[in-house]
Amino acid sequence: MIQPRPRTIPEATVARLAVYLRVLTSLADGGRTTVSSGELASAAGVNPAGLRKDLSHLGSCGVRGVGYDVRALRERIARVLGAERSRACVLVGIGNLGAALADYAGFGSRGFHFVGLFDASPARVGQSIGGLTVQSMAELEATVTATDASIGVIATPADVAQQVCDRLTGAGVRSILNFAPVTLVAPAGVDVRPVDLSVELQVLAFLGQQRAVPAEEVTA
Amino acid sequence: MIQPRPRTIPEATVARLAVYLRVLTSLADGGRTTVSSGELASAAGVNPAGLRKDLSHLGSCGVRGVGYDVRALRERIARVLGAERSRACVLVGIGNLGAALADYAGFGSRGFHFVGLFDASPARVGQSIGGLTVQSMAELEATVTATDASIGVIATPADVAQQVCDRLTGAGVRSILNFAPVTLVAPAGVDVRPVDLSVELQVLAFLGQQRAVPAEEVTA
DNA sequence: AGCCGCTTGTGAACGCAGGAACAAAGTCGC
DNA sequence: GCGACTTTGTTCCTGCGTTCACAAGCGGCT
Repeated sequence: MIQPRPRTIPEATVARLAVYLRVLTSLADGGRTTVSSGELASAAGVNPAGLRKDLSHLGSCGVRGVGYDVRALRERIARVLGAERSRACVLVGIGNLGAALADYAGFGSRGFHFVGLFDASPARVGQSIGGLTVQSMAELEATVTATDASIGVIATPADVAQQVCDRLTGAGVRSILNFAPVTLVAPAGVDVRPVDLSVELQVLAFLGQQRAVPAEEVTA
Repeated sequence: MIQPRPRTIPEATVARLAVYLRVLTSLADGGRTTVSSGELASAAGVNPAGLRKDLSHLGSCGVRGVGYDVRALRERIARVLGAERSRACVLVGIGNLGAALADYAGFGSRGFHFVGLFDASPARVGQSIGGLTVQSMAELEATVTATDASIGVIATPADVAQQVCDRLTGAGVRSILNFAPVTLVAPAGVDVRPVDLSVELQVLAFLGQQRAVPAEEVTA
């Protein structure tokens, strides 16, 4: 049996598809109706051949000699990514970063919305951010269950992140975005995606230093 | 001529080295003096063999039969990553996210410190965040030059991010961490590292959806 | 002093992602 | 109506990253 669209799309491709989706939305807002692979690749910062290969994972959608229909392609990528309907997320840890995430308008337009904000500090509980009221940690499980949230975002200090992760997974959350600078362990079947801002900076600094002294010795 | 330590360390390895550094610091604070590759790999969430290969890029530093000396390894990784002395960074865009970054204590302990905060809004200019005063955009180039900042962080709205990038690179910044949801174009020799929170969420959502319906058809 | 167990470091194989080149296909101009 | 050009979709190939597996080396015990 031939399955023309294998169920496995490489993770790197998925990340790029999300970028293409963003670029296509921008193009559609600008009134563009069609776009070529070269132009789209340039706007996304990737190789044109790679872009076509990425798009081939979701079936032929372009017209040879013309390019891709902006709206059709956008809708197709959105469907594959599951971004057509908004997903419910809960956010734990309303510090500076958590508050910024809760108030970030970009999520709503990209298929995500928060249904619960939680913090351990009584001073934070009751505050209103981005249209939601911060709840106490005691209400975490009940809210996750009631809203059927499938994604949890952890923006707590490092020392409580694992505990929060355990509670989230215990309540049924299957996907976790972790901003705390610790490596979380989660049960099988739960995806944890770490986002460590310090790591990003350190990689950046290393690349810059490597470029600056490509042949010099690291005095050991 | 043999070069025992080739100058090229894979980027994926560099990112993991930063994680090892974090774990080692935590272990050292806990009083541990030695650690095995298996234990360290478990704490970092990677494969033990891969960890040893990563460490082999910076020369043999372990003792067979015993493991690695926590402090020595930590210092060695810090030296290779260039984290022994703090690097000067400037941050542009003091919205919710920018303010959170400026106030994030984690950077200071990991070898980074901000020497300038900038925002276009007069309402923001003059505010004090994390010990620094927000400056107007007009002072950007002068501050970059005076402080010799090598890293720029962009946390502005998408529509001005490219313009900010141009000004930063024009002033001599060679490394840029971009939180704006656009693909930046920069001159050759400048590293741009995008961090798109929506993309992270979309990848996470896709993985979860793929796991939920591994064999079901995407109704096209 | 010698043996044993444990751990590192490295070599090889596997799988995957990225890039280039080419054939198919559709449109525009004549 | 037909030819030529443009652009997609695919195939091959090269290189990299990851994993497994084993030899080398060191400490501890008898």
